Amino acid sequence: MNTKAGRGRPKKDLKEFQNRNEQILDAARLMFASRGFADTDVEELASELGIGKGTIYRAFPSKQELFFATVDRSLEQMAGFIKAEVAAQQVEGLQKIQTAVKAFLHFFDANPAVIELFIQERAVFSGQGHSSFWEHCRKNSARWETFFSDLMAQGFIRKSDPRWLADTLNQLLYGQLFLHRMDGSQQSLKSKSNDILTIFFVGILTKEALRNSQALGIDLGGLANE
Amino acid sequence: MNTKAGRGRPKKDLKEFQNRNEQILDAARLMFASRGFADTDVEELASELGIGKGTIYRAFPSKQELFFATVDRSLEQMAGFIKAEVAAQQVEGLQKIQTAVKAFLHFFDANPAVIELFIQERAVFSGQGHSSFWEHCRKNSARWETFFSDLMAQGFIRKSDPRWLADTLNQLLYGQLFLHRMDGSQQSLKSKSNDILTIFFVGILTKEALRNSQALGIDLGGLANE
Amino acid sequence: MNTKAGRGRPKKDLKEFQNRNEQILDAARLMFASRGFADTDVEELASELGIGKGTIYRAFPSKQELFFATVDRSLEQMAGFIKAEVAAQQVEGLQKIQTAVKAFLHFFDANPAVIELFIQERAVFSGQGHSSFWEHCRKNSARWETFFSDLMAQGFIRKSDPRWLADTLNQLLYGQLFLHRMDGSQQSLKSKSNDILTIFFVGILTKEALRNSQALGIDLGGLANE
Amino acid sequence: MNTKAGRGRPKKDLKEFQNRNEQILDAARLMFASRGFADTDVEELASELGIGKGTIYRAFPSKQELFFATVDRSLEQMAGFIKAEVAAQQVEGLQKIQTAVKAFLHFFDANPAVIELFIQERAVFSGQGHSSFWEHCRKNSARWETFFSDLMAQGFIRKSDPRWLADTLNQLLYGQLFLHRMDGSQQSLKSKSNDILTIFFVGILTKEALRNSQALGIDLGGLANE
DNA sequence: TATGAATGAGCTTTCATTCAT
DNA sequence: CATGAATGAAAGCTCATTCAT
Repeated sequence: MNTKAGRGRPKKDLKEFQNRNEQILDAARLMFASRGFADTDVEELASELGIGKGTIYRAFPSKQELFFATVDRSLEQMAGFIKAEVAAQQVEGLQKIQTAVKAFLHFFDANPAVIELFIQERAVFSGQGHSSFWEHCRKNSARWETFFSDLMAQGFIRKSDPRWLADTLNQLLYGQLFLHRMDGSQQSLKSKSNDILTIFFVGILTKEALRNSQALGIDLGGLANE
Repeated sequence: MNTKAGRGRPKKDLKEFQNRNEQILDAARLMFASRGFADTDVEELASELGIGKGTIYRAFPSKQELFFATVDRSLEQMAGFIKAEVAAQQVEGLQKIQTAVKAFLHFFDANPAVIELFIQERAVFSGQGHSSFWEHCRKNSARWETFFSDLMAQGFIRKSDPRWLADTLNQLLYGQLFLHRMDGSQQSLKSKSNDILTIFFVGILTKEALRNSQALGIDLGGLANE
Repeated sequence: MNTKAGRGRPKKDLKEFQNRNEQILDAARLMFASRGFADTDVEELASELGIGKGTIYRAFPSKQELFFATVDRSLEQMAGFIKAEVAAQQVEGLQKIQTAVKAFLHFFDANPAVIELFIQERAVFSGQGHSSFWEHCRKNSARWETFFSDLMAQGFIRKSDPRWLADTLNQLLYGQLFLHRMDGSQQSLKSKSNDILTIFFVGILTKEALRNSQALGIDLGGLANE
Repeated sequence: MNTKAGRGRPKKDLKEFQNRNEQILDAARLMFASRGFADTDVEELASELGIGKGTIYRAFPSKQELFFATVDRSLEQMAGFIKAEVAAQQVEGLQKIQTAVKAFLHFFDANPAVIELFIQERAVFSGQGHSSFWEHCRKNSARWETFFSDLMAQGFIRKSDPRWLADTLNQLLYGQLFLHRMDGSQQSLKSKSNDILTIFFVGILTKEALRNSQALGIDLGGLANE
C-alpha cells in the first residue's frame, strides 16, 4: 500500500486514518481466518495491533461489521488482482480464461486466509441472508456469461448455455478452493490450474478449437490430439 | 451448593425409546445447520424436542460431542445411501460412476442440512485438527482411485493419475455442493448430475469409450458424437 | 454468539480506585466465611458490592483464585498485625511469646472471618494439595523454633525439642481457634490468652523461670508459686 | 461383610437392610472425607456401592441427611470405642484420663476420615447452625467437668474451674486433630498422646499428685521430678 | 480522539432429586 | 423395592459493547 511520504500536516492524519483501518482489517482477516469468527476476541485483536478496543469500535460499529468489511476488502483485492493480471497480459479470447483462472488461483495462494474467510462467512452468516461472497460470485458470473457467449459466437465453444458454462467453471474453481488445504498438500493452488483448465476446455471447446489449441495459446497438456 | 427443592423425572410416555438418541441427533442436525454451531443453544434444542437439557447431556457429553455425533451420523447415512443405491442398480464400470454420482447428489437433495453441517465442521473445528468430513473424503477417494485404475486397465479411461481423477471428481462434486443453495435456485442437485458427469466423462474417457458411450450405458447428452 | 444489544460501562463515580481490589477481597472474605466457598455466588458478591460480575473476573481469573487471594491477604494482615504489635511493645524473651500469643488471638477477635476462611481452605482445597494456611504455619513454626532454642540456651525453658515446643503452642492456639465460636460464647479469644499461656509456660519453663515469672514479665495467674 | 449362606428367608432381609445402610454410610464417609461434601457425587457413590441412586435416596432423604447420618455414625463409633477402651482397662482417677485420651487419639488413627468429616461439617454447615460434632463436644465436656470436679475434691487437681479444665483438654485434643495430617507426618496421633498428657498434667495437677505420678499410674516422661 | 475498565446477557455444564418402570 | 433416565435450577465464566476519562 504505497502511501508516499507527506507534505503538510492534515494530510498525515488522513493517511494515518486510512492506514489504521487497513491495518485493522489485515490483522482481523488473519485472526478471523485462523480462529474463526466466534473465537476471535476483539480485545486480543486490539492488543495485537497495539491499540485499544475502542479504536476498533470507532472504525467499525460491531464485530460483525468488522468481519464483513474484512470480507469486502478481500473481495476487492481479489477482483483487483485478477483484473490487473488480465490487463497486464493483454490476452484475449480463450487465453483470457486461462489467465483469469491462473490469477484467481494465484491470489489464493498468496492470501490463503481469504478462503477461510469465505468459509466463515458461509458458516456463520448464511443463516442471516447476508453473503458478500456470494454477491461477488453472482456479479462475476454475469461477466463470464457474456464472455462465453462471445466465444460461442466465434465458434470456439460448443453451443451451450453460457450460464451453465460459468457455473461449471465456478464449480471447478471453488471446489478446488474448498478442498484445498484440508489435505495438508504443500502444492500451490496455481499448480492445479492446468488440470482445471484442461478438463474445462476439453469439456466445452469445439473440435475445431481443440485441434487448434496450441495456436490459440492454450495448453491442454497433449490431450487435444489424443 | 445445590441442596435445593427438586425437579425430578416428569416425562412419562416416550413410546419411542431407542429413538431418543436419534431424535436428538436429527433435531441437532437441523439446528446446527440452520443457525450454525455457535448460535445453537442446547437449551433451545432440548425444549424443541420437549425434553430437558440434562437428557441431551446424558446422551452426549458436550455440545461439541453432540455436533461430531451429528456429523458422523450424517456421514454414515450418506455412505449407506450411496452403497444401497449402487447395489440396487446392479451396475458396473462407467455406469457405476454415474449411479454413485447421482446417488451422492440425491442424498444431499434429501438432506440439505448435511451440507451446512460439513461447512460448520470446516469453519468451526478445522482449527482444532478434527474433521470427520475430511476423513471420510480421504477414505472414499482411495476407493475411487482403485476403481479408476481398473477402468483405465480396461481401456475406458485415458491413462492418467488415478488420484488426479478422484480429486477432479471430488472437486466437481463438492464444488457443486458448496455453491448450491447460495443462490436460491429451486433446482435439485441431482438435476445437475448430468452436467457434472458430462464434463467429467468428456474429460477422462478414451475416444473409444466416448464413441460407445451409449452402449456403455452412460449419457453424455449428445456431446459424444459432436 | 454474542452479537447482541450492548451493556457497556455504566458505573461512573468510584472515588476510590486503588481500593477496588481490596473492596472485593474484603467482601469476598465475609461472604466466603459466612456461607462457605460453595455457597458463595460470585454474582451475588458482585451485586453486594454494587459492581458487575465481570469486574470481579477481571481482577481475579476465577472464583478459586479469588478465594486464594482472600486467604493470602488475610495471612498477610495477620502476620503484619502480630509483627507490629510485637515491635510496638519492644519486649524480648518470654514476654515476646506472651505478646505474640495475645496479638494472634486479638487479630482473630477483630477478624473472626479469617478463622472460617482457614477452615474453608482446609475443607475445600486440601484435597488439591494447596494450602496457603498451612504454608504459613510451617513458616511460622520455623521462626518459633529458633526462638525457643535461644530461650532454652538461656535457661528459661527446659531442655526439649524446639519443634515439639512450637507444635505444642500451635496446637493450643489453633485448637482454641477451631473450637472458638462453635459455642456461642461471647468471650473474646484474647481473654483466653492467659489460660493458654499459663498451661504452656507451666509445662515448659524451668523451675528457675517459673519462680521468677513475675520478674520476667509473665503472668501465670498465681500458679507459679503454688 | 460376611452375610453367611441362608436358611430361612425373612431374617436375611432384615440383616441385609441393616447392612445395606451401614455399607452406604461407610462408603459415604470415605467419599465425603476424601473429596469434600460438594465434590461428592451421589451417583458415583451409588455406583461404587453397586446400587442405584434411588436406593440411597430411599435410605436417606437427601445428600445432606446422608452426610449428617455419616457424622452421627462416626460420633457413635468414637464414643463407643472410647467407652469400651476405658471399660476394658478398668482404670480410675487420673489413669482414666490417660486411657481416654489415648483411646480418643487411637480412634482417629484408625478412622482418619472422621477428622475430615468434622472439618467438612464445620466448613459447609456451620453457617446453617447445625453441628452434630459440636453437640457431641458439649455433651462430653459435661462428663469431663464432673469427673474433674471429683479429682479436684480428692486433691489430685489444683483448684480451678472444671469447665476450664475440660476446655483446655479439648483444645489440646482437637488442636492436635486439626493440625495432624496437614503436615504429611507419618506418626500416629496416638504417639503424641504422651506429649499432650504431660503438658496437661503438669499444668493441672497438684504438687502432691505430680510427686506421686508414678504411683498414680501416669507417665510424665520424667518431668515430674525435675 | 483513544483507551480500557466495567458491564451483564447469554451460554455451557453439573448434579441433587424425582418417579415411571 | 430398586433402578437410573429425566429434569432444570444454579452457577461459573466469556466477551461484545459502552462510555468516563
